[in-house]
Amino acid sequence: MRHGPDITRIAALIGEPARANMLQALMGGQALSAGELAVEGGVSPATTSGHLRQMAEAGLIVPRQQGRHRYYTLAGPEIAQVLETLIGLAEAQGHRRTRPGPRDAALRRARVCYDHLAGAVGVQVFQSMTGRGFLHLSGDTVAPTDAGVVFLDGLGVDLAPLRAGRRPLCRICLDWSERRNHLAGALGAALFDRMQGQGWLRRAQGSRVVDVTSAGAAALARFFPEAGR
Amino acid sequence: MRHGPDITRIAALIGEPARANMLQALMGGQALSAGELAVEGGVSPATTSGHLRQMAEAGLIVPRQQGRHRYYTLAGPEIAQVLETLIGLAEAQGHRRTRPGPRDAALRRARVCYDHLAGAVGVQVFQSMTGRGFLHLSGDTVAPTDAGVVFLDGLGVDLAPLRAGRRPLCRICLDWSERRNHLAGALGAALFDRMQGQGWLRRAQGSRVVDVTSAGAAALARFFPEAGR
DNA sequence: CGGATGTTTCGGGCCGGGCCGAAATGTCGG
DNA sequence: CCGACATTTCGGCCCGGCCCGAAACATCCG
Repeated sequence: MRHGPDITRIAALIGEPARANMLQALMGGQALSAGELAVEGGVSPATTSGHLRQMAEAGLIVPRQQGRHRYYTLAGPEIAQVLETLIGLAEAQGHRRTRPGPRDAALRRARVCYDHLAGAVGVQVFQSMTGRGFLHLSGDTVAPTDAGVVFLDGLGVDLAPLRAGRRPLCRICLDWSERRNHLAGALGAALFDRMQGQGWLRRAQGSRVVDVTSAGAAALARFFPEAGR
Repeated sequence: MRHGPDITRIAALIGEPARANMLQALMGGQALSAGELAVEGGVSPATTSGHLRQMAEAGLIVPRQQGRHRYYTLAGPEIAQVLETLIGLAEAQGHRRTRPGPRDAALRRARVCYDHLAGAVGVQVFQSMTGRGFLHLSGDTVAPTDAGVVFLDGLGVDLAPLRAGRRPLCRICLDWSERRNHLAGALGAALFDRMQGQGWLRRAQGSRVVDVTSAGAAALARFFPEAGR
């Protein structure tokens, strides 16, 4: 018997098709009801209930009662992070469920990673911001520079409430499809939120895919140009 | 049924006690024979053989025949990365196998992460190097600065052969016990190697623990002082 | 070549846990 | 208060897969 944290329980929970499907459905960041998750998992409500209880007990998901529905969300960004990492590895090993379809390409281009933007567009945003000196990386802290604060303000993102929260302002998250970093943390979420509010991005129904509107494409090219590397 | 990579297979492989133990044993970076892994997993050689075949087929481990032994290693740093991430989550959720023992503290201080240094000491090295301007982070690339090249040369680490290899020179790896970054990639491995060669660090037998010698403690304090943040 | 050691294959036992239907519980709306 | 809908609990089925011992290979050594 070895010491240290017990990874078996969590991995076993993820390593079961019905549960894995439910978790991946929750990667969209939205809360889903037990019934919806039953559909995602492809099993009966009765079976689903058992699965949800287990995952909640293990701290992977969190229930919120609302009327006669019970909604579940991922317990936090760390969980999404682990799932992303696993997806990345599975991707690298070539374990694919189906042949890559049209939806797959859309997913690589832009998708939701729990509550922030991932995919080629997410990486572009991060690259542009660091390249133009709006984000500064040092050690393992990432933070907006003074110029970055002005830039974000121009986009309509106010940092004050974000700094007040308990959640880290900036985090970096490794993108499985691009294998490069994108921005997570409170700022990542706020930025994504703002981009949706501006009508640049629109979430596709029932999937992690994010569509870039034509206005969004123009805005992205203007505000987040390729930084000359 | 959902699209995208199939994470179930990998997670299921990890989510089984015998296999998880074997994988964690391999996190030390050393190759272990089937027999040794049987002991680690706590199952018979016959059972072990089946497990090893499955994990090899899934691309988690790689066999190397050597005489009448068959040695296995993790298939690559990405695998170690996934395991580290899972360990980190399990740690955060408080899923611990045993009460933290003396060995646990040693593990947090310094340990092997596949082929490079992790734990408090690993984080210290990384922090010191970035803080003193020896490593530069920009976007998601990490690279030694000119001053860093000189510094590393002074330590006896020659970068030329490392750059020639196919493996990325620098990578950052999130440390589960410190929750901060440490240095991985070819340079991380070479640095760890050099530190062992200099007698600063010594690997404990049969575990991931790394002991810091008294000479090592002095050298670390001199070459990798806390960078004033 | 023959015996010792390491590893894999085969056959079969067994238990955990996923699955469902039916019934119980809970919640809302009229 | 009752019926519709969402979810959970209960009981029982059943299959996958973990496990081992024995035997078959494979490799090394004397």
